[in-house]
Amino acid sequence: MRSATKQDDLTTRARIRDAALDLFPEQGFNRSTVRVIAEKAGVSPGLVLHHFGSKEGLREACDRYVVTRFRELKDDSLQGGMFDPGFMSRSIGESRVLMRYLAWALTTDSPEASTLFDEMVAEAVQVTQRSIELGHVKGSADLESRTAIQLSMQLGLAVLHEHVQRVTGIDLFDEAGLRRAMPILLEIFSGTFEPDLLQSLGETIDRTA
Amino acid sequence: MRSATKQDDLTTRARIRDAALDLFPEQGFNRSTVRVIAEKAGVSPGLVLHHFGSKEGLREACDRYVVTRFRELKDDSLQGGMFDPGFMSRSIGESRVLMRYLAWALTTDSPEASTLFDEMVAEAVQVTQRSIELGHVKGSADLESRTAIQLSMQLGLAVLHEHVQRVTGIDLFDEAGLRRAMPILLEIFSGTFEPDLLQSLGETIDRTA
DNA sequence: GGTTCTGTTGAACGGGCGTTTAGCATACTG
DNA sequence: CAGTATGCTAAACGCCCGTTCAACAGAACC
Repeated sequence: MRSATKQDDLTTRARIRDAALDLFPEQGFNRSTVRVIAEKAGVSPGLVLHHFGSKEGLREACDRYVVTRFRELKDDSLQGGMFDPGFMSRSIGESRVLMRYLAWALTTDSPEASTLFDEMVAEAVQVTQRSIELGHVKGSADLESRTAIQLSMQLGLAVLHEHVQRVTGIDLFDEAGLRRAMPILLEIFSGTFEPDLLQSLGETIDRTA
Repeated sequence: MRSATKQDDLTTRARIRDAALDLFPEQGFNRSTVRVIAEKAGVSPGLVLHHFGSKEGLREACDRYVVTRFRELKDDSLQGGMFDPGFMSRSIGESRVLMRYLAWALTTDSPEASTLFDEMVAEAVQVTQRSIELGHVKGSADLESRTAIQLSMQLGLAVLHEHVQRVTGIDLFDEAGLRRAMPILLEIFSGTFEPDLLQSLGETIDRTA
């Protein structure tokens, strides 16, 4: 088993994995048959199983690869980890396939993807904590939950990116689309409620709590 | 073909549909075999096909049913449609299955679910427009996109609810969990950035625009 | 009361899938 | 150069799935 990084990647094994990386999110797991994957990679069906043991093994290899790449991309973001402003665009720069696969994996029961999700939350909490201390971000009574939910919303956006694109025309997985989305996201996370509504909403919640 | 509403629902046909409504999001489409669905509904496999023509037909019937129920629930929300504060809790009250199914359907290529998504966006835009006029919500240069993205984030939260629950312990699909989430969502949509960071972020975006 | 219609079953069928296996080049190894 | 891994193919296997079909009980209809 080789290291799952981008260096040694002209091997047939890597070509098969890349084909699966494309097909699983696009067609789903079951419609991506071993035969179709093999054809896309330009090899025989038998070779897929020779390299990965089983179709499930191929899926696990894809999960591991994507998760590892994300961790590497994070380590390259010296400043803010996965919340470095450059992180997302660099991930997309390498390939939208990566982000697309992660979004898909989060909707299947992938242990690898779940672990990465947990790591992202933990890291986001740390970064947010630091930002609060620096006076950049507002504090919270339940910072862990708030951060987890905020991150889930952003990842949820990635999961539903096809719907977003259909309705708004914005493709969140390429740079141009991301540039269009950025000010909108900023607007949303800056708060869209007017202060007086905010107050009455707060009172409503206090009453029902 | 009967009306797909809750009235006439003790029929065998409805029991099969309900079984599928449970199984599709829980196990995925392919692992929910006709035999398993039939067993859960307490009927023979043949009857499933007798009633729905094919397994795909059953899926379409489920899609239609859920979408129709959502529209009915919306019509019952006289005040704010799908953004009436009571809408979500009433949907959950009827059955978490409905919301779970919709979240799942949005991640498959379901035309019905996509159409509902589009309707929800359109309605959200209208409601937001009204709220802006009333001075409750801030305006936007691109209201359609902002609303679509904001709605996608909330639905994305539903799609990723299992991850949210694992990390925060909050089950977004029951009332208690929703009560816990409410103030956090309010906090997020009120804005989590401190004003001075906001200004510098705005400048950064202006520069790169 | 005979006939047709409806809801239902259980067995059987055909196909497509993941997987196995045998074989074959090519490239290392001693 | 013999021997043996390695990367790979083609064909076949067997299972499980969606689907079909023949049959049947009971209700409905005339």
